[in-house]
Amino acid sequence: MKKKIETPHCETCGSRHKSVFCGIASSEVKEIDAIKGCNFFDRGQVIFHEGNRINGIYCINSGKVKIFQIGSEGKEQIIRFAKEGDIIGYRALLSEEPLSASAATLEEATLCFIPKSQVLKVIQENPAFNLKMLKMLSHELGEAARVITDLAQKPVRERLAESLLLLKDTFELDEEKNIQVKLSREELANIIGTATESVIRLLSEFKKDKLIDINGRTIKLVNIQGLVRVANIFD
Amino acid sequence: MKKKIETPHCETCGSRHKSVFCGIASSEVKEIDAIKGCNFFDRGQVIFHEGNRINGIYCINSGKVKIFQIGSEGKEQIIRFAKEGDIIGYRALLSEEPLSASAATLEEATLCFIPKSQVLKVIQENPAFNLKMLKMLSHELGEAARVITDLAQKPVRERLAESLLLLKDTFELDEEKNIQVKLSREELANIIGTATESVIRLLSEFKKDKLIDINGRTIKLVNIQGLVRVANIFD
DNA sequence: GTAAAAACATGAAATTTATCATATTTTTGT
DNA sequence: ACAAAAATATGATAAATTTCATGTTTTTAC
Repeated sequence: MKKKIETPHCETCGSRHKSVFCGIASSEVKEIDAIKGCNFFDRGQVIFHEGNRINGIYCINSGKVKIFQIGSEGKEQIIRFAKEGDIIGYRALLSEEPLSASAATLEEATLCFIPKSQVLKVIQENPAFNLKMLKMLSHELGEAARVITDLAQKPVRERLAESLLLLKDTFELDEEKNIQVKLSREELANIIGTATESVIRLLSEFKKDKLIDINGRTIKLVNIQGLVRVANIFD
Repeated sequence: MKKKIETPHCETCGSRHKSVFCGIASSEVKEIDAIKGCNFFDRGQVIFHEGNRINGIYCINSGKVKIFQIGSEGKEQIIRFAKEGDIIGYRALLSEEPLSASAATLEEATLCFIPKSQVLKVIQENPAFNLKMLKMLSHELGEAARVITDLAQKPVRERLAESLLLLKDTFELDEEKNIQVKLSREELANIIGTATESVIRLLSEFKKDKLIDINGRTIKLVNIQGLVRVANIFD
């Protein structure tokens, strides 16, 4: 199902300007463009598998992606999301460890693959890009710490409200305040570490409380301030 | 209580050879040595405070440190530990964000402070050090992901067994198999996100099951394979 | 050295959350 | 379009974990 498509060019890639590559030199863009590969993925396809080695990074040209681990009981745990302009796979590449997580698409997606040699070349030759990578990794480490504290301390209800707000920040709302990503109840459960049934029940409550509106997998954030209060966020 | 002591010299610092600094040039060591500051901390002293800005990194010359956040109900969540040779504070420095966590000593400690300018200088001028930083951040991100999955999916009993094994890996065992760090029951609870009483009860069970032995805050790992089994680790 | 404070310990009750059972609805594959 | 599969929904029950109460031991401060 993974099929080659017309390779989009980095020079004209709209995603680039939102990405960690936005500041690199034109010559460097050309080099990446020449060496990269590009693939189309259907909804739900796995991009890479936890435990494997990776020899480059993926840059998301279009589409949305979940990064997840499988726990000891075989249950999926979603670690983070990525979208157009984001890169994935760099953690394992830079640490020279096997992939700590898998990645799969949440919808049709186009991803470019940039080989390790080229990534390291840009890191070594472009100090600004280098610092940007350090900054990105550091930022994510801070986000991971906050997730750890929330998982350890907040009850399921608060975690669900908070993750809806997080999804809003990551994927943004459309003009009708719908979160611009469609996740199953099970996937929502796999973000916050709870049972699918708990998510279903709590979403119904949130709806009854006029915090959200539900239409299949589309969630409309009706009362964001209310959700912030339920999420117990004060910062 | 924070008092200046005789500044240890980087050239002769035994910690350096275990640290991210182990490969840097002699001239760079001398430069750091000339510009760094050094402070002694008593047990339990806070080194830096979540939310503040930091203008350098601390390098642990001796002693053990916990890095923690305060959750929305005021409860401490321990994110990670650091010891002799480790650096702390680099996440906030590199991301140019406020500190995402606080740090406090678990015992008397000596820490050197290296100002931001000097850290960035070494990063920019020493590609090997640079890559080592990228590698360290990436590695930690992988560890954070594993913690997230465990907190989200494992029951308290498994998490406690696992964190004892993690403490073993971090601080090592003495010749009697005692974990080389002393933590209160509350601090153990703050690693795994549970109530202090639960830790107390489970430690007693582990002792009854001949997995560990307890002497005040000293925990002896009697049956490591058994703990691995209880922790439900298969990798 | 002693009083006060903090940490540790244990039982009972309450709460949260998961699991199981069972419908109903929606999606998917042919 | 239709059957099968998957996802959603809801109630009842069970299990895990927290909270509260209370007592004991250990540590700390003067």
